[in-house]
This record gives sequence, C-alpha cells and structure tokens, in this order.
Amino acid sequence: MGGRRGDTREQIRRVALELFAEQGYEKTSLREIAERLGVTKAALYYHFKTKEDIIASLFDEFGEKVDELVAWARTEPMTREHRVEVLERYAELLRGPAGDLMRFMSQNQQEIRDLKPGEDARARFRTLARVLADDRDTVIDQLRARVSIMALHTSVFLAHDMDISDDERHEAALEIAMELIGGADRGRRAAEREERPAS
Amino acid sequence: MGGRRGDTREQIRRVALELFAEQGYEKTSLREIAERLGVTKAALYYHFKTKEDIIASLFDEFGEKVDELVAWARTEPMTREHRVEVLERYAELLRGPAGDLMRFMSQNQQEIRDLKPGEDARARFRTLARVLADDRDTVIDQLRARVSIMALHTSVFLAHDMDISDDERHEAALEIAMELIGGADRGRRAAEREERPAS
DNA sequence: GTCTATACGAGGATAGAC
DNA sequence: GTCTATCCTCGTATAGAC
Repeated sequence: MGGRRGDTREQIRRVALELFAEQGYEKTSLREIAERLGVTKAALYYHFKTKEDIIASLFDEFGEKVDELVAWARTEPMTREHRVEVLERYAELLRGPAGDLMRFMSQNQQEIRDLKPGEDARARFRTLARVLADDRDTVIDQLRARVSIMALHTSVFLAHDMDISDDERHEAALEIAMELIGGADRGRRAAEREERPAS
Repeated sequence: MGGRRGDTREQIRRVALELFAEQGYEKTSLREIAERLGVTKAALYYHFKTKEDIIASLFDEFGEKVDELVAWARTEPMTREHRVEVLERYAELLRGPAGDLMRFMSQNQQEIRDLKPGEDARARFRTLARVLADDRDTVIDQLRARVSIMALHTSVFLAHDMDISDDERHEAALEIAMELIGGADRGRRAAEREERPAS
C-alpha cells in the first residue's frame, strides 16, 4: 500500500468512520483503530484530544454542507417545488460518506446524545426540518418533515434485507420522503422512469 | 419503601429498563444498576447470567405481545380497514412500557444489533412490516410499511421539543403511519375529532 | 512533530467464601 | 442469595524516545 507520511490524521478519521458505522461508537475501541493503522493507542492522542474529538471532526465536515444547504434553501420562498428541490439536494448529499455518518448517527443516537458533536448534528437536523415545515405549519406537518428526513437517513438499514439495488432504494426513500412533505405526485417519478428506460 | 423480599429480579428489570432508556445500553453500568438497588455488582450475576440477559428478559415480554398481534392480524384478509386496525392496535401496545423499550431499541440499534434479543426484535419488526405489505406489494410499499412502524417507535424523541401533549403526539404519529400504509383518509381522523369535541 | 512505553481507574465477568 | 477478590479490556493520560 503506498503508505505516505503525514496523513495519519486523515487515516484515523477514515478508519474510525468505518468502524463506528460498522460496530457503533462505544463498541469500537481506540485500540482497534490504532491496530488497524499499525500504530499505538497513544499515537491517536497526539492527533485527537479524545475519542469524542474524532467523532467531532467527522461531524464538522458534514455539518458545513448542511449549513450551506439550509442557507441556500432560505434564499427562495418555500413553494412545493422548492421543498422538493431541498429534499433532493439533501438526499444527494447523503450519498457518499455523509450517508454513512447519518446512518451511524441514527443507529447510535443515544450514545452520541450527550456528546457535543451529536447535539450540534441534532440541532442541524431540526433546522433542516423547520425549513421544510415551520411553526406556521401544523404540528403534524412538522412531524411529517422529521419523519421524512429520518426515512432518508435510515433507508439503508430499513431495506437492508430487501432485494433492491442502492439506486432503487435511494429512489424509493426519496419518493416516500417527498410524499411526507407533500411534494410528491404519487407514482409520477416512477412512471417517468418507465417512459425513459435508460437515460 | 415497602421493600419486600424475593422480588430482586423484578426490581433489577425495572431499574435496568429505566437506565437503559435514559442513558443507553453501553453507557449504563452494572455498578449503577446495583448501586441504585443497594446491592453489589456480583448480586446481579446471581439473577442474570450477563448484562445481555437483562435486556433479553425485557424484550421477551414485549415480543410475545407482538407475536399475538401478528397472529391475530393474519386471521383476516388484508383489506385497507384491517391494516388500519393492526396499526392502531400496535400503536396502542406502544403506550406503556413497550413504548419505552421500542424507543430504546430505535436509539440503540447498533449496540443491540449483535445481541440475540436485538436480532429477535428486529425479526419481529420485519414480520409485522410484512403483515402490512408483503412480497406481492411493490418495494416502495414495503418500505413505506417499515417507515410507518419506525415513525411510531420514534415519535417520542422526534417530537420531543415540540409543544404538544403525549396524546396529541400519539395521534399525529398514528395519522402519519396510516398515511404511509395507505390506510388514512388524510385529515378525516382530525375532522372527526372536531365534530365530536370530547367523546 | 510524531510516536512508544507505561500506568490508572472503571467496565463486564467469574470463582468461591459465607 | 449475597458478597469479596480477582481478571482482562476499556478510555484516558503522561513521560519521554526519536
């Protein structure tokens, strides 16, 4: 493996996210992270003050992108079409490493509840939900918005035993999320795709 | 407090569920449970083989009720009305201790994923979802059923900062769950309640 | 600047005395 | 049925080698 130097910190972040997403936060030991990288536990403490600091570093990167999305969302009035766009962009953001992180957050909520990075992430999640349905909407619409976002976060393990591809699952979760925020013409998206079999 | 003898096991179960639901599984130590009961760690090991065994004992009780619900659900053909009834009964089951347990499960999925009781609970959850939407339904309907159940499990903490009563939250979550399984006339339930202000 | 060596208290778990 | 004593691993921390 082309083991370059100086990127130890980045490698720690990479391996930590892998293991956290795979086994959970508490069950992943610093020893395990260190061993997989061929260093000692104490080496981790040079790059990160605590275990919590590793998580924080992962959440920060994602948090910035969500903040940008929220800022962009607020530049336009919240029409039905705009809500759909916001949700589509968020779903797109969840493909890639951010998806692993949000899946991890959903499955380990209580473990990270008392950690600052977890609190920040939950605050961002609430902000995003309020963009889709604010205080002027009914309580049930506000709750729909939250279920909608959660559906996107959790689709991977909700559908993990179903016989579909990642793309199909992604589309299905997005469709459900859009129905929940009142932005879907039920079935329209699927119908469109059948008209254009392979674009 | 009328500290009777011989019910130590029951007390352990009670305190454990409280602490697990409050802090999570890994973060709750056996020492903490023991101290709150005025006994030592080793005393717990007389009543339960492992920490996992305490969880198992809690899940078993709830599991039986879900099995009964599924058995009952299968006695009738799956019409739209029947799906609604199944979901209503499940939501009712979630009021009381079972709700705490499912909330705990939702927030600690990864921690209990590798534990037998957690696997069993997830299997039951899948079975219940298949009652609402089976292999003859579309993939998206199957996913809707799962999101529906998850919405019921998680409504407590999804809405924890919203200014509504437990009953309002319960009704809202049930309404959303029913929309998802295609069993709701959107707004009908709310309209009915307004026609009969206090039954 | 980057890491190894080493130690501490707390976690789950077991064996065996009472 | 309950407790003491003990074991290993965990996150955390510091001292000091390179």
